[in-house]
Amino acid sequence: MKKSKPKYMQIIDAAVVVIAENGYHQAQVSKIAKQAGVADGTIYLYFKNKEDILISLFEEKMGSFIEKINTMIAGKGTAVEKLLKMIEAHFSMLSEDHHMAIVTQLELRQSNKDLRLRINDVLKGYLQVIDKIVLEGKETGEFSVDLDVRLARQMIFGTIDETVTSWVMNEEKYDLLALASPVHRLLINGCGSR
Amino acid sequence: MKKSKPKYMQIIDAAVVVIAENGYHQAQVSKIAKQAGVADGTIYLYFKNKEDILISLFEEKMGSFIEKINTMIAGKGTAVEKLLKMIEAHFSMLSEDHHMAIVTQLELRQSNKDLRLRINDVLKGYLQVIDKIVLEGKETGEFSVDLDVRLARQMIFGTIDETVTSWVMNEEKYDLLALASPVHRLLINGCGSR
Amino acid sequence: MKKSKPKYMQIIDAAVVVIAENGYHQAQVSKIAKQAGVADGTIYLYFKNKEDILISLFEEKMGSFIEKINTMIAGKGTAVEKLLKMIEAHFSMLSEDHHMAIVTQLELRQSNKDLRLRINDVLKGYLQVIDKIVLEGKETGEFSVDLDVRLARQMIFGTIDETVTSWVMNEEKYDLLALASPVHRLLINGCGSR
Amino acid sequence: MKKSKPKYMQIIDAAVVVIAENGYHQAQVSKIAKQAGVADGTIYLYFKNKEDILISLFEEKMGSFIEKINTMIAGKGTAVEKLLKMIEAHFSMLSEDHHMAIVTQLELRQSNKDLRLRINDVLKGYLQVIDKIVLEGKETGEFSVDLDVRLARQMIFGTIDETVTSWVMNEEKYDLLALASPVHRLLINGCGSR
DNA sequence: GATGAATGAGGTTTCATTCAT
DNA sequence: CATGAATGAAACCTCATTCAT
Repeated sequence: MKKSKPKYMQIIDAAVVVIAENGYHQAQVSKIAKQAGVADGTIYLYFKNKEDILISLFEEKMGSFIEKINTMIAGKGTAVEKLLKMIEAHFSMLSEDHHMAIVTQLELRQSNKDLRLRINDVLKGYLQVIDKIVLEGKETGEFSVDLDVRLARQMIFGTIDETVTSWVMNEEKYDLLALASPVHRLLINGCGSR
Repeated sequence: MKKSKPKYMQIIDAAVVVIAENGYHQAQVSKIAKQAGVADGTIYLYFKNKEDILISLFEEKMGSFIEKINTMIAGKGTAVEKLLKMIEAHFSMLSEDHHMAIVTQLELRQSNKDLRLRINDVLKGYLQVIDKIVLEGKETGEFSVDLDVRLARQMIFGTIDETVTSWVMNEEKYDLLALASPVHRLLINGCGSR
Repeated sequence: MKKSKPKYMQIIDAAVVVIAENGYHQAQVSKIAKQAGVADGTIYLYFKNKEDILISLFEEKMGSFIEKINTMIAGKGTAVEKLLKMIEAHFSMLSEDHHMAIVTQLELRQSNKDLRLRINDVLKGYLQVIDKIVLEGKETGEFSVDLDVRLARQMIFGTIDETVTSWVMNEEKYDLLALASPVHRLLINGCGSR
Repeated sequence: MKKSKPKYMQIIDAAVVVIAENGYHQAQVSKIAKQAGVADGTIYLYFKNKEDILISLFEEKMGSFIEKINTMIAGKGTAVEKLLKMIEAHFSMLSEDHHMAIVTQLELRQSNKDLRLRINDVLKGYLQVIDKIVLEGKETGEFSVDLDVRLARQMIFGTIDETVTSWVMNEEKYDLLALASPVHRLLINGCGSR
């Protein structure tokens, strides 16, 4: 399988660095190749075209992120606790990976509609994790029975995403991870019964 | 001033139509000129460059939107009521202007980092409206005194934005305006004291 | 109309020179532009793409050639005389235009299948001229009534084409025009009744 | 010698198939290697470069064709009869080998000037066969003493070639072999004394 | 002998912007 | 003011060939 080949991840990692440091529109294939330490043509032994690099990048990174979250919140704890874990994991991952933070919050959003549709497919996996937590919370009575799952999901994802984007746009000047707890409180209030 | 000249708005309106119908990356200056009924070169008598069209577009449209909101919520009612008015106004405006909905939620996000920083400057006016409501709510005791204004703003804007984006991506299949009330309830729960 | 614009023919003439002197595969658009004395981009104001230059080149040159032949053989003379006129015109034109001779006999044949199909469409006009002469000859009794028109056309065109190609490949060392009469004699023998 | 190695012919045969089915410009070395069941690099153990494959292809196939013709017309019969035999052999061979017909009449003509000059060297062997028949015909009085051998050869080869090309371009819809006799009649008329 | 992963040069086309009219 | 013809820089991808195994 492709992914076992070292150059596959080597190129993806190079793409993250190049996009983060040069911006989406200045991330030429030749720059990525140079950063990865391979010839331009080698890129095309592992990826169909430039767009394929970006989709794969997102799939690989987001895929492993979703897996990590799923493992982390498996079984243990209430829905409220799981939501906190998820937010902490989300903030923690992007705090620790400066390049990925820039790429996911700013650069990859400049891609064209086709690419963004593909990215949304990957994101669905994440949104399903949120849905699962919300549903569980409704069942256990932690969240209001009237809660609309789609709206709750949009609030949770929208708030988290907006928080991270603000943090990145403010040049990561403050501690993102410290916001996990207050953001969590805001969100469970929103989901709670009154 | 530029804005008094009829061609200025003519070009901006043309840009909205062209971007909405062709997508950001297919919105060439020549297409906008054609749609506006002017020569390519005429564009440059009213705008410094292509980016200037897009910034002006956002400034004009967003500016009038913020004005409208400000008028609408001036003086009357509690913070909770003002928040509802604001959400309704936001959803209503985009419901009524299909082209602008596509342009603001999908197409303009594909612009480069520089342009998006400029757009964020314009957005600040809107975020200040939100801040004002949140602060008022804290003073009147409608919202928790512990509420972090920045986080609350991010939740409110993030939720609204994510809700609209989902609606646009789902091809505006359902009634966005009907979501104003449940979204509002979610948000005031989040902001409320417990 | 395009063709009235001077740059249209300017670019086509440049293409003939560049292809003849550099070969089909070394005839880059930038070389043609330079030879024509225009910018690369200007080419695309007059032609859809590179292939369109080549098709247009063939259409313009061959079109005017067929017109000339048609005028030349209109009405006057027997089929046998018309055939001679045609051969002389064919040999004469290529004798006088060294570049076109190379382009039509050697270089343009390297084009891909699509382009050659388009070229064949243009050639059909020429083949129809041959057919008309053959038919007339059969009617007047100059040629055998048993003569298969398609085969006769293939013999006439094949012989002429092969003669010119040989001449070009031999670096135009001998007088092509002098061959018109003996080639003509060969062909009318072939077509004649015995 | 190279040619005794089984892989040599294996690669040549693969090249014929790949070129016929994909076209000259889509006949990549890697495709030929795959069709031949060898690795890309192996090609270069038997051929100097890609052009060498094509020249060898033509030499091998044309060489055996010329041999066959020579054997077939050796000694027996008049020049007129030999010419018929030759045309029949030519039409017959290409009728029976669909791939070679496409390759020789359409695809190989797209090669560059250098390659076609090399191909012409090979063709000379065939043209000499024609010359021999024409000379013999002149000596026996079957053909006119005034007949220019070069022109006669160009007529014979040009007519045969044009006939086959037309047949291939018309997707081999009709019986090529049936044309041998009428084409032969045309040609001996052309060569005959009047 | 055989392999096939890696190489890297090279060209068509788009489109924001200018400036002579 | 308005025009629109002309400009020219810039990048993705292919594929013949090599060479370490």
